[in-house]
Amino acid sequence: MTSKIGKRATIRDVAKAAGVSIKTVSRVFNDEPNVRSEIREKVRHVGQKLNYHPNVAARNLARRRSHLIGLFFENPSPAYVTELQMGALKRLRGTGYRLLIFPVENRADIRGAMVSTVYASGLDGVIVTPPMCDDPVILDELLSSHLPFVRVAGDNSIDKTASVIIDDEAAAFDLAEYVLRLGHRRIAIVIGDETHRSAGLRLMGFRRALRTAGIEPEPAMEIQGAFTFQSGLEAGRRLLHHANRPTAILASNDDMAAGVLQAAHELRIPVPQKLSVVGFDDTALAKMVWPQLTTIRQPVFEMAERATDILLRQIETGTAPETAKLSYDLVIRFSAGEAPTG
Amino acid sequence: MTSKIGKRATIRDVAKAAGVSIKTVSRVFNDEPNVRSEIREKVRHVGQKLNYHPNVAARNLARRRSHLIGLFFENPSPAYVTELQMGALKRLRGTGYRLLIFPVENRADIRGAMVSTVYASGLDGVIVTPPMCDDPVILDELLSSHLPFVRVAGDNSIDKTASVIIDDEAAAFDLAEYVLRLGHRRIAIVIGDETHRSAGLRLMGFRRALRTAGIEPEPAMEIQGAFTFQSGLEAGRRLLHHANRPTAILASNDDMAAGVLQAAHELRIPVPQKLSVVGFDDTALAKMVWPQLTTIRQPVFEMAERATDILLRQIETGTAPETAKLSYDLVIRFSAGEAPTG
DNA sequence: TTGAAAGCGCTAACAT
DNA sequence: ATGTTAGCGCTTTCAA
Repeated sequence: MTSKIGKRATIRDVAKAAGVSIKTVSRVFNDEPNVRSEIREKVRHVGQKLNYHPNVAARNLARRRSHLIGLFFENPSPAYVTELQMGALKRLRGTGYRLLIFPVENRADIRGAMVSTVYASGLDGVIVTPPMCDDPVILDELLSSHLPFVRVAGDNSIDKTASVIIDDEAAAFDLAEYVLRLGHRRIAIVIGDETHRSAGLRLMGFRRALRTAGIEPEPAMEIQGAFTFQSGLEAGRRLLHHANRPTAILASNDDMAAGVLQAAHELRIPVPQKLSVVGFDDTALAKMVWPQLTTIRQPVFEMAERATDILLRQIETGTAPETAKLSYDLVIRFSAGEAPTG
Repeated sequence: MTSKIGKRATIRDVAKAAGVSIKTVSRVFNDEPNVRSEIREKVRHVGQKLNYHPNVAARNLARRRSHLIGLFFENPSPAYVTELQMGALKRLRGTGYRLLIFPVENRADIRGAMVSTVYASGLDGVIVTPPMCDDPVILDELLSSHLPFVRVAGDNSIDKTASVIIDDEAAAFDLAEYVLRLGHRRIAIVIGDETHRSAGLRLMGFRRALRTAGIEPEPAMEIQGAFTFQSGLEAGRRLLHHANRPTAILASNDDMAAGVLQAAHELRIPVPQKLSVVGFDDTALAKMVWPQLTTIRQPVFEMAERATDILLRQIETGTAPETAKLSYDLVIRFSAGEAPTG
């Protein structure tokens, strides 16, 4: 109310009004030392009165830092994406860094344009998720640009980059083993989008579990999906119309498991009495469908939080890229039961 | 590869290398007229060779614009939030503006801090969603700050602000009327979070429909929810354990409807044979539950897109705040059927 | 503990 | 069609 209409107060206005130099004002607003508390208070007070807010662009220019982090994702599941965002944001809280979101519709669009986008937005660093973070072209581009970046849930065989993962293969193995232990012998899998490295790893874990139990994986029991509900629904229909249909279906994520569940409902096949269905991720959706999904809890929120932590360290202190592997859990709910007899 | 390591090329480097003034380089990189195509090409080429990318902070400082839009929301439903984001982003594509997300956990935290947050992030404008956009304190703060802002899905009785809405009252009326026409007489409602204006409007529409049909609304048939799945589940349980339980339940959003559905499943009440359940919003979740929800389609994506459009116009040309009312649709799926006889 | 001066890298206004 | 000169509002030396 004190400042002129249409014109924000600058550091100079505050300096003049407080009778100090602009450097002192700068010190105060950046919590730097070497200012008498008396003056500090005075400056703060004048700043308040003038409704002074440091100009972000000017500060960014002088500091050579935008305090902007970009989150790049493709959108297979709203619940998953939300977890990612909230996890990243949690770590960012109180740091002065902000989160910019970049949903990518078509990977081809971003290939070769990733770094330009980062420059055009002035990002200090980026968080990249599958499938982009496993795309060799994109990875190369990122690597040679020397931009700080971190990968979430990507391929764990690439270790020269910062990344946070879980052991997808082992998790899928455990999940399949659980289903096997319930007595199922005829088990199908709905595979995730093949450009996601995790989809392949989960398939491998599934197969290994079957082989370990003395069952040879059967092509007809491996249906390609795309990590979407719709693809799960379609895969479920195909699988359940099969002459010799499976007694258990393992979906590579919860959205597809929900789709399979819907296919079962359509065909009036009771779950888990006649059919067991399990998911992967334990997103919010897992509890919203009926019956609630037995699934693998992938700590997406924590992974994003941790990834952001690693990224921030890279940006601020230029440390070498770190890697972290978080643990998963088997969450037993009500969508899987003992194999039907006969 | 041509530029020195660790130092980005500046406009001056390009100008020197291309043998022109920095202003010409600026013209080329901003697609301004008055540059011979010959020179234009030369500058572009040199820019590429030097791996030149205009410095965003410098540009922002000179232009007095950050090209940053903030989206403030509270997170009742992941699917809803994702729609909002995607809608806003669609309009932003190609404009050079970026989207910053601000999930608000606790409204009290943001009350009185909204404008500071905007300044601290250097936002050019903000998109605000319920319930924040209906909070008088927050609205006042925004209004007196003269920051460009637009409200999505807020209270339609406030018309001096830019906003995009649907007619929640009429939509709820139509939805209830549809259920009444199916022969239901004992109809309950799960009310949304009361701090959302839309929750109240939907309740009013529901009541009006009942009265129009000659039914007096009954307190026991109006249960308070919070727009979350869990609150819908709990409300459903209460309603269905009721001695004289309803034959139809109207939930104020899809997440709560999914919760009600789950309660029905728990109690082995067949939907829609013995119980009809309808939702509101038509988010992605509506199709993922069983049976798929009959619901009101609120065009969240389009609303966000439109709101962003209005906001951009305010920012760029300083036009007066506009208002838009979009239409809703009744989407008939499989969760509501004729009232059970007897 | 404080301040003056010199940038940060760009665009705007105004020549030419 | 092109260039020159001031800023934009901060932070960073470096001096006092």
